[in-house]
Amino acid sequence: MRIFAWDTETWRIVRGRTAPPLVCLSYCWDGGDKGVVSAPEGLALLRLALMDADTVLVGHNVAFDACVACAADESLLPLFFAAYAQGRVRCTMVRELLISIADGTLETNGRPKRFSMEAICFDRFGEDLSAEKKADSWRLNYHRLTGVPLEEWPPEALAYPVRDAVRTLRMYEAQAFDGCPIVNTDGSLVNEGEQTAAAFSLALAGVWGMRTDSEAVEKLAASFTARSQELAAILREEGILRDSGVKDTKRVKALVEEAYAVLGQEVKRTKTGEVSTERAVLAKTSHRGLLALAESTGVEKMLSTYVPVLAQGARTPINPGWNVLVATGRTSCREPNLQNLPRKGGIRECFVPRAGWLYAAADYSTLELCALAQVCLDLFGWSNMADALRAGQDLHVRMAANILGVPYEEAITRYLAGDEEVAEKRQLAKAANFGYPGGLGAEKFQAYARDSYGVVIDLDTSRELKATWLATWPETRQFFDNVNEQLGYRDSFTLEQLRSGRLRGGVGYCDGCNSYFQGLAADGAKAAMWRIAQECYLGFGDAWPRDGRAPSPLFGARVVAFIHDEFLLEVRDDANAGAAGDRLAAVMVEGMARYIPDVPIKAEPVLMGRWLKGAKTTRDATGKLIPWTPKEKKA
DNA sequence: ACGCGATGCGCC
DNA sequence: AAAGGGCGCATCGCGT
Repeated sequence: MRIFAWDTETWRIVRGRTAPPLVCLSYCWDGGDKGVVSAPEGLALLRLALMDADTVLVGHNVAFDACVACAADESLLPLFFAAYAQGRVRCTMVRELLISIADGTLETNGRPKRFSMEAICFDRFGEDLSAEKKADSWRLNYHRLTGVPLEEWPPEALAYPVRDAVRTLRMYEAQAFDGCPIVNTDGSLVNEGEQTAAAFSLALAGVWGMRTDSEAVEKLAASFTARSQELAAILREEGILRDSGVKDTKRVKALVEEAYAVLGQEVKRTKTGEVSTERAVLAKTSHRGLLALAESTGVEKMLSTYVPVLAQGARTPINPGWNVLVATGRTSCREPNLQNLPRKGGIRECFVPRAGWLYAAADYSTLELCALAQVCLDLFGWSNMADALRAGQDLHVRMAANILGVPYEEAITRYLAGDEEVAEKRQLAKAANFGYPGGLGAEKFQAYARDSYGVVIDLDTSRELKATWLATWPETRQFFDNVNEQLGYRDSFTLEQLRSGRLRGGVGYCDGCNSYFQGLAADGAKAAMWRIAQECYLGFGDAWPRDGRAPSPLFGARVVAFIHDEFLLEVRDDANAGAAGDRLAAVMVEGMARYIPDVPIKAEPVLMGRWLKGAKTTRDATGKLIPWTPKEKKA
């Protein structure tokens, strides 16, 4: 096996063009041969490396370079997909992430570890590259060398790229032979192939990006601004907002203390003993200024965090940076984070597909509970939760039936008939089903149920509820015991994710409980994402093999967002759109089944003309999936 | 001017 | 015995 470490130099990355034109390619073979070549030669070299089954292509954040290469030459796309599928594309950034997570050093001294080449070289080799980086005047100026023959390049412009290729090879080798507990005999790491492929799928999504509708954005911004000004006037009158526009937090804390003294209640404090000024605390008072502040923080969050993103998206595509791997196995997203857009307030509704396209979306139903059930099956060979899911039961109604002490059949019949008592207990059951698997205690459950589900219960009821929950899903006792046993007398241990084998070091009790099912769900979603990307870009894939048939209905569609248990795609607005939506849901199920094979997985597709929160699956008389349209408001 | 810890809040 | 986790991002207030 030969190692081909490579790197690209490109035009500057700008919004709307995050896979910029290629200027040159640098490389370093493990045999020592290294160099820089022009873009056309680089693409040719890359093609040969991709086509050679004995060559492993290594890059730092290689998904970016792969996108650059594919943007420069579309015919490389199938070659990249094939090489990724064979585990022949490896990324020193993904490898470092896997190693750090296994070590439990993703965070050190409360600081997130950095994964730039610079940071890794410093950590591993003690090399300080900052001076070199500063001196590299070409780093952001390669566009000026486009089309210039290499012989005419200044020597520095040639030297730096080669150094990075050499460093990439060094990092790769250090990662494989550094006494690493997760290295395989072929130099790859446990779970590396899946994560690296997922990183490519996400990079493609980032490059495609999302758009917003300027009219909707302006309308929303105007309404937030108007409300913000009304509230600001009140806050000024109450002495909470200074003329400088900065809030007087000391005064807020004093007012809160005063208000709670009047109420005769103890004021909530932060972990450092300061008076908490969170919204729920303010909302409990009857102080005019504090009530205005409670609303104001929400409006300001919209105006400062989300509206600028929406405004930008109306002009150029929003190209977020997707990170393939965090400690639990999940993904993250930044600039902007599309994974935490508010569900309320009309933010998501500003996102629109490109003209001539529709959104197709699908989410998994109770994914984490399915994952927990699979974990228990894998660990103990049995699970009531799995049985309930296989029987087609609604897990929250199942739990609600036990709270009420009635059979499931009665509870579900009453629930479907609109029985309020069952509906209310189902809300409580939902909170229990989602909160307790993570190791939540009865005390914290009260606050959790109130804040997340609007259910208020006393401590005794909370304790009783946990007992009922444990009785409903008795395998969870074994699950908690299992984590406790692994923990032993230490304060943390190294957890091995089921099925993927990924290690996560430094986990305690609650994060350990969480990691098992959250990580499994994430692994399954990434497997699905890889299959979706294959079908979108190639028309064929692991779940839609090339055996003489037409391409997948997803061919030509594009993933634009992935939110843990939900995929959002742009699909062509034509006769094929419904089939694309159905195919999306089917591939999601197929991919997840690799990690959750023994529990039925469900995903429901919708089509829509903008990102609508309440969109429901809609079909015509022939069963074809059609776009969902919100109810018209009657005048 | 900028860095940083604390805090709060959005989502799953 | 008991124990939600984990992301990204904005603001505030303090210190260099």
